[in-house]
Amino acid sequence: MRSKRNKRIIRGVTARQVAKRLGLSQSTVSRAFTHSASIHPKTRERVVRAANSLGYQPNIIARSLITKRTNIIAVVMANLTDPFYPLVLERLAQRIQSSGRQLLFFMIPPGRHVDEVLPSLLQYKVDAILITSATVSSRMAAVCVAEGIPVVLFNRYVPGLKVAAVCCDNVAGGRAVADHLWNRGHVRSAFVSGESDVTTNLDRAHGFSVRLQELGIELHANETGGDFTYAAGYAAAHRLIDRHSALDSIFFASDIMAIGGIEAIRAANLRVPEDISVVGFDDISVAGWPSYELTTIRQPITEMVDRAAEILSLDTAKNEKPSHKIHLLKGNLVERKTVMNRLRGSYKTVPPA
Amino acid sequence: MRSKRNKRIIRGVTARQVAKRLGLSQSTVSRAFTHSASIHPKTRERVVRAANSLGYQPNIIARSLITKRTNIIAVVMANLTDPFYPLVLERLAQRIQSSGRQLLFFMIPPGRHVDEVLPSLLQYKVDAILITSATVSSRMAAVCVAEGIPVVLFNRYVPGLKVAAVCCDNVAGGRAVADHLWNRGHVRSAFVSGESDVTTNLDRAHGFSVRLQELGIELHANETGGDFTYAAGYAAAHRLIDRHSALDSIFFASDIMAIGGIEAIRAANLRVPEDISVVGFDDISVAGWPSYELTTIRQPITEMVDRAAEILSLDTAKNEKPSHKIHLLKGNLVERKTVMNRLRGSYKTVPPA
DNA sequence: TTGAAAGCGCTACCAG
DNA sequence: CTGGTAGCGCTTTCAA
Repeated sequence: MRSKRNKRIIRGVTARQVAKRLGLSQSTVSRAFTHSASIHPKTRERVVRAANSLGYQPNIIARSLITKRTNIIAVVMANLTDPFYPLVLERLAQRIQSSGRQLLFFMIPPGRHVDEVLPSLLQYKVDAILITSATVSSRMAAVCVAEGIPVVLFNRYVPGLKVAAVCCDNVAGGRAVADHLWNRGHVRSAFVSGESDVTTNLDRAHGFSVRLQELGIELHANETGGDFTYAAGYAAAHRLIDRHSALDSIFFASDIMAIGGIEAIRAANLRVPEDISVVGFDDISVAGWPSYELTTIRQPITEMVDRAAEILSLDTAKNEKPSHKIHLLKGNLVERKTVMNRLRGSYKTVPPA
Repeated sequence: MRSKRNKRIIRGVTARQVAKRLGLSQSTVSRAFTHSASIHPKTRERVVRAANSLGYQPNIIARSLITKRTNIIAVVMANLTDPFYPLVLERLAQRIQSSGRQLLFFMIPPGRHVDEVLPSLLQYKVDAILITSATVSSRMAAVCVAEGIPVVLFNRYVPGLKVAAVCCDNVAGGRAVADHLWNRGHVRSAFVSGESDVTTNLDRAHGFSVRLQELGIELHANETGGDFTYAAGYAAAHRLIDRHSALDSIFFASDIMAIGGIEAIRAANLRVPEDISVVGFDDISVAGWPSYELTTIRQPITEMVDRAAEILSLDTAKNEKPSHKIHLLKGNLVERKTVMNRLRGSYKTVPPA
């Protein structure tokens, strides 16, 4: 009625309408909604009151066309099946929202690459992109740099690529597991890998086996899981048990794999930890359940999210380019009940690194 | 250099630049990216080629300012801790993305209400709002209707409120559990509720107890969990065991509660299902793990998501107002190993409803 | 089929 | 502190 264009009846109240009603200019109405704008407090109050009664709210879309900031942070994830990622998403969402931004969520369907979805993100002119559980190609990273969009990799990094990343110190984590197992007299340890070519996996494996060597023992077996899933952990443990009867411990690349592994071990009529000790990585909540009581390395999710927020200057308004640094945060070993003490007496003391 | 305004160096290539380079008008460039526009195929190809080489992509923000459609669907969730919701989010994201839209994700912090975050969504002029695991007030629903934004409640409905909803048929689910337990000779069943005042919980409880009565037995105990969490399930089961020694079965309002319950039962040195049978609701993946083998009602997530997509006309371009209907989809009982047959012979035959 | 021009709702600059 | 004006990058008439 009021507008001849009614393809879709949006009763979008505009700043001009509010202005007209108040006998003010549209600019003034705009100023009432900009914190830093100079406007008489009384005027602002009048405007806000009128806005409320009319149901007016500034159109952020129109605003960002000018300010070049959408206040939208894109979060790309590849996997929500692993309970670790819902934890991350939850914290991330809290962090992003409390800084007054919005979270545009993106799932990479299985088998597809981040690069395929990046163009859509670019179209939305998001202020920043945070990528978890997936990597990005150097070509795409370059595009983002060119467009001036900060990119942060979460829980992964790409060696040689100039993209900021925040990760748990997976090498240190792997080493800590080696120490813990050695302390308790384990001498035939296996590692079960997740996705074999991502740093998350590589670093854990590397820290573990190198530290083992430093302690004078070799990695007994290295089994490929294929991905970070319950099923992969189960299958890998099953194979391991079949082939290596002397095994005394298994370090899984992630908790959910370890849980699968524990089930496989029990299905083979072996006990955890009496027959085989198990260690995971992440510290998802399942790890604490009585049926598992999994000893694991806790990833400092909150700190990791905070660091990512820092890199993206989520709190400061300014949008400086983030350094292309790899930020490593320390994890902690959480000792529960899946590692046996195989020594007669007390624990061995770990030699210094 | 090219522009005097350089607060933030965005090398945003615009349609005008592409046009200039090709000696075409900006309108023509625009048409090349509009499927329905009348443009010579050859021209379109030239434009697309030039766009690619310049790295041009239409600015969706600017577009939606005119079209009044952002292609953004807001998804509001209150809880990612319950493994059920990551499942939902995953499917939802797939569905939304494959229809060419984006998913704006919103977490309601514990203790806060959906209404508080709705204004921010409204500002972003999202095309639709999907709310899971939370309800919406009638005032806010009215605002959305006024703004012409379709709202769909997922896994909950608000009786009397004119908002579309898609849910599992929880009443039927509760009844099915009653039948299943009765079939196998259970006569002293308890129900453990989640959040007590949401339809998800109410309907399951109602279907369960009413059907029990129809079958000639009373609900033996009704324990309040407080929320749909592992801890709540654990605590409730613990209290139940303490007070009702004769109990032969417990129906938990959700799987994650049931898992907590099983742990509590075992901690009390009782066996599942020999001493107490357990049934859950949802069929999250944990339910299938050997340590639990939980008998439960599977929620048809994919169908539910599909239905929600249908309501929001995600596939058809048109944006007709969704009916304010409550869509109920049937769940299925998945029989695993947490329900004992307490009869001497074969199962009883359920009398008709 | 194409170009020119209007304008989506807003911010940002310039006067006053 | 306020109003006028320009213009963000695009879609969409209207003519040609």
